[in-house]
Amino acid sequence: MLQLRDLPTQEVLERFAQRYPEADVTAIASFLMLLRVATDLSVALDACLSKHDLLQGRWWVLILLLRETDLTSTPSVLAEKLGVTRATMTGLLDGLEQGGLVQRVSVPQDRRSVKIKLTPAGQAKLDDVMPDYYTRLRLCMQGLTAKQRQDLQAILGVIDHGMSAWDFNQ
Amino acid sequence: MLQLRDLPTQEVLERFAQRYPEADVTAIASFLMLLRVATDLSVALDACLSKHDLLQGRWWVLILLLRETDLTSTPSVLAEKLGVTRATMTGLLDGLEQGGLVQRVSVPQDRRSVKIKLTPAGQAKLDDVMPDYYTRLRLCMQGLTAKQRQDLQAILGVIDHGMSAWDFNQ
DNA sequence: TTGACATAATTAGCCACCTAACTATAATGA
DNA sequence: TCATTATAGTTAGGTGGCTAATTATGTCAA
Repeated sequence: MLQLRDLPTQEVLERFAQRYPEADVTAIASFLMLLRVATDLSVALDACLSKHDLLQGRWWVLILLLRETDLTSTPSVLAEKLGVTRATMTGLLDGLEQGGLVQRVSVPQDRRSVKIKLTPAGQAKLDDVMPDYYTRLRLCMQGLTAKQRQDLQAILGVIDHGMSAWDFNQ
Repeated sequence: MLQLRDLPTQEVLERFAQRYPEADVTAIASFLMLLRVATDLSVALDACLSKHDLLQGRWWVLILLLRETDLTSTPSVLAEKLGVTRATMTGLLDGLEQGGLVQRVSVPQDRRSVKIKLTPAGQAKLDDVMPDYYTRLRLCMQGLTAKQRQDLQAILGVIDHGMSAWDFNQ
């Protein structure tokens, strides 16, 4: 994954703002830092998961299944929740089924559909990974006060809401 | 790109915390929302750039070149700043050179090395894209007060600093 | 001087995602 | 009833990132 390692200096930002009057310097700086920290986190997550022989896409699928009380879902729903195409989900599930972490179960009521079930081995894999992941995440976030965590979520909510403006013209 | 569309409910988070005592619910919620908003932004950026026949990787390279006062850099430095391998940078530059947006110039002083120069066509492409991008970004962030922008950067700084703890054990 | 090592860029081949097209099944309505 | 349309999942082929190996060049110490 592409990982912005070099954020612009204040001077460079101002030079860009001079060339492009549409530029909002504090908006750009916030945006770039947000992207950078998020990709750093994602890369660190990849590294953590790879020690448990997992890739991020497959791991998210396992988590989505564990969220279900019956440990079961369908490829379409999983694809939607993960924001990937159904074709991609087929590949993710192929890998997980080959590793014995999930199981495809046919559905008599609708023979087009397939149930995906988290196996005991899949649960065991999560029980192996999650404590490691949660411990790292706790350490990583421990510098934030309760108020800062609330503020962060509120700010992200505003940005998320503002994104509807992004696609306003096409 | 994988895009988390389904954040866990408070109830699911608490169920996970019960299964995994290492879990810090507010840290997890903040982390997931951060990842989601960042990937949403990245996907929106992709959509914006594709209307100008650009891909994100190539676009960042053009921007890195525009940051330089002589519009020039080298593949190694660009790869480092973009957080990709030099092999990947070779591919990005191939695409940009084929489109006439950058130019490879040999360096007599060190015949291993190559200078990469932003061409007038490359500048014209940026002059086409950047106003569109900056306008969208401004709209997207306009809901944030000046204080919130400062807070966001401070909070991201704390997380970034906390990430050194992530890799503490291996 | 020259052998060992470091560095710059590229090439070759892998993997995870994508789009588009396909098969099979279900639902709908004239 | 049965043609049309919608839906679930998969397959086929493309793309951008990766690692590892390769080529070429520079550096440095014995």
